[in-house]
Amino acid sequence: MDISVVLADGSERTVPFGFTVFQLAAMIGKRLSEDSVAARINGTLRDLDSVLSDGDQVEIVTRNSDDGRQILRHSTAHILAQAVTDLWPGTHFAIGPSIADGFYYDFELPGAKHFVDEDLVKIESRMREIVNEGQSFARSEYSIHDGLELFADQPYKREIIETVANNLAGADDDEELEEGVGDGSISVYRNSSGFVDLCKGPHVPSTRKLGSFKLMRVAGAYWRGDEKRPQLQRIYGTAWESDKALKEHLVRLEEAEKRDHRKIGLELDLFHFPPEIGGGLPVFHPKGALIRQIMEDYSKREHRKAGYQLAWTPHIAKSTLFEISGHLGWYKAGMYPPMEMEGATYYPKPMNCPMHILIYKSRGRSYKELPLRLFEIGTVYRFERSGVLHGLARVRGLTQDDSHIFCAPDQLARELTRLLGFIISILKNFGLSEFEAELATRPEKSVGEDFEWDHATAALEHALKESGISYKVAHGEGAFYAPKIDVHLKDAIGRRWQVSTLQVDLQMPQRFDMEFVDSDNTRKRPYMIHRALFGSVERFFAILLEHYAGALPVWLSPVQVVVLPVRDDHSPYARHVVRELENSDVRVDFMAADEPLGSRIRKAKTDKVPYVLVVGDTDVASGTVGVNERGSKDPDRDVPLSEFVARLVPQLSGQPLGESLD
RNA sequence: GCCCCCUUAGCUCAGACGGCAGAGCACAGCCAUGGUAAGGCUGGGGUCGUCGGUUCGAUUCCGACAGGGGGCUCCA
Repeated sequence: MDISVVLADGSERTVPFGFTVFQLAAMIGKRLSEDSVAARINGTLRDLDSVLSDGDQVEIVTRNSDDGRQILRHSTAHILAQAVTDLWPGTHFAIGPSIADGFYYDFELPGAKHFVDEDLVKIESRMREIVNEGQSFARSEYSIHDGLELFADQPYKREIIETVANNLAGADDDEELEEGVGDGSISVYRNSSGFVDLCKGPHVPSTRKLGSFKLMRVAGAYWRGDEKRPQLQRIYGTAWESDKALKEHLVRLEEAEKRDHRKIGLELDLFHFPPEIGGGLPVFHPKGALIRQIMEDYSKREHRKAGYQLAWTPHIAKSTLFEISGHLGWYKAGMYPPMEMEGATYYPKPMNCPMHILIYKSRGRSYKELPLRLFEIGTVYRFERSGVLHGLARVRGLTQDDSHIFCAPDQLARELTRLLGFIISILKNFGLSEFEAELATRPEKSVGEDFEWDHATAALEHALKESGISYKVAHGEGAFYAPKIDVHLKDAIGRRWQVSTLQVDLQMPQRFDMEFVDSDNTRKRPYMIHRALFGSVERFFAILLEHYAGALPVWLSPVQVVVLPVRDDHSPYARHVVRELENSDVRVDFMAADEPLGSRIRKAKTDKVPYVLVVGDTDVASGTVGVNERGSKDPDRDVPLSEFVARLVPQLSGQPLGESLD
C-alpha cells in the first residue's frame, strides 16, 4: 500500500507505507540525503527515522539551514556530555542547549572538581572518537515515573522532570521542552554506546554527521541562572555544518577581536584604566578626550536645536535627596558608599534625575512651559560588581547624556514620538543605520495604578508605530516603576548593542510632589520621561570604536589630516598647507621629515588618520598636495590645495555622507 | 560576588631541572633627505604583579592577595 506526502515545494510524492523520512530524502536525491539531519513534518521537527503518514507535509532539514545547524549543535552538545561522563564517571549533567553559533553543556563533576583549560583538549579528542565511531541516536519515550528511575543518579535531570511533572502549566518553558519533558511523558535519546540523555530532539541519526566543532572555553554558570543555587561547570563550544563554515566563524571572531575597543584604545592612545584609580574608572588621553568632546558638543548643539535646555548639577548630594527619590531604598547596593561631613551624609549620585526634578521644582510651573526638556551630560557613579566591568562598555563612573522631559498627560504621546524620532536621527548621524526596539511592559513586581501603566505603555507603543522602527514587546521586562523602550543598534559586523532608553516614570513626580498650573488654574501632576540617548558617553564611544574599527568618520577623528614634507626643504610649504587647513577649522598635524617618508606614511596610516597629505617638489612649485585618503589604495597626486579644502570642508560637520568608511 | 585562565621592558611576546633576563616594535642619540605602509648604527630601559612559604639559591615550585581577560549573576 502506498501513501502520498507533500514536499516543501508543494509537489506530491507517493511512497510505500512505512517509509521513513530518510528513505524519502534518498529517493529525492543522494545529495539531499547526505545533507539531511532531520525533517519538519507538519511543522514539527522530527528525526530522520520517523515513519511517514499519508498526507504529511514534509520538509527535509539540511545541515546548512538554521534548523539544521541548531540540530547539529544540540547533537554536538550531547556528545560533549557523553565524552565528559566517559572521562569523569559519576558526573552530573544538567542542560545542554544550542545557542547562537554553538552550544554549551553544564556539568557537576564528582568531588566538586573543576575543569581546567587542558581538559578541553582531552574532552575534544574523546568527542572526535565518538564521532568516528558513528554512534546512532535513538529516541524513546518514558513515563514520568520511569524517567525519574532512569535518571536516578542525575539530580539535575530529575529536577527538570519533576518541575514539569508538578506543574504542567509550566511546560511552556522552552528550555524544559528542549530538554524533552512535556505532556506527562519524557523523551530520551540513547546512543549506541549506552549514553542516555533527556531530550526532546530531534538529533542527527549518527554521530558521523557531526565533526565541525570546537570547544571554546570553560565557565562557571549557576544552575537555572540562580546565584543562590550551585554553580555548575559550563563548557562552551561552536559547531557548524562544515569545516569551512567553522573556519569562517573562527575568522569572524578574530575580526571582532581586532575591533575590540580596549585594543583600539591602546593602539590609538585614547584612554586607559589605571589600577591606581580603580576598576571601571577610565582616564581619557588627549585624543580620546577630544573625541568625547566632539561627541558631547555635537549632542549639546542638537539638543538645543530640538528645544532642550541645558542643566548642570553636582556629583554628590545629601542622603535626603536619595531618600525622597527612593534610590536609597531600592538601589543602595548599587550606590557608592556615603561620606560624612558636618553631620550630614553625602552620596555620589547614581542618577541625575532627582536633581533635574529639583530644577523643575525651583519655582511654580505653568502649563505654558511644558514640555520642559532638561538635558545634561552628567557623570554618575554606580558600584558595579567587579566581575561585570568590561572596558568602556561597563564602567563605574559613567557619563549619561541624560534628559528629563516634564509634560502634561495629554502631551505624552506626541512627546514620545518626537523623542524617538530625535534619537534615531542622532544615531544615524553617527553612521549607525540599523535599529530595533523593545517595548518593556509592566513587570509582576511593580508599583503604580493600572490606568497609569496603560496610558504610558500605550503612548510608548504609539511612538514606536509612528517612528516605523521595528520592535518587539518584552512582556514584564519594564522597570518596576516604569515601562520603557530600549533601542538596540547593529554595528558594522552585525553585533547588537543596547543604547538608548526611554522610560515613562510613574513614581518620581509623585514622590517629589511635582505639579504645574493648568489653563483652568488647577494644579496637576506632570508626566516625566527619562531618556539617555547614547546610553553613556563611554559606552557609545566604545560602540563607535568597534563599529568603525577605530577608523572614525572625518568629523569625529581627533586628527583629520597629517601633512608630510618629502624632504626637510619642503617644510615651509608644508607648514603653509597646515595653516591653510587650520584656517578652515581642520584638525591637522605636521610630521617633520626626520624619518623616511615610507615610515612616516605608515605611522599616519596605522593611526587611522583620514587624510595623509604628502608635499614635495612639484607641490611646492604648483601649490598642490598629494592626497592619500584612508581606505583608498593609490594616492591622488597634484591636487590643488584649494580643491582639497573644498572637498574636505563638507565632511567636517557631524552630518552623514552616506558612505561607508570601512 | 562566583567559576576558569592570564600577569616577564611603554606595547606584543620568548625563556629556563630552580643557578647573573631575551627579541621585535616603541623610546633616546648619531648618521641617512627619502614621492607613498617599517633606512642604518649606537644606547637607555626589568625587584619577572605584590606578599609569604619551600630551598644553599625562587622570575621559575606552593599559597594568599591584587590587577586583567572569558563566562555566570546583575545592569535603577
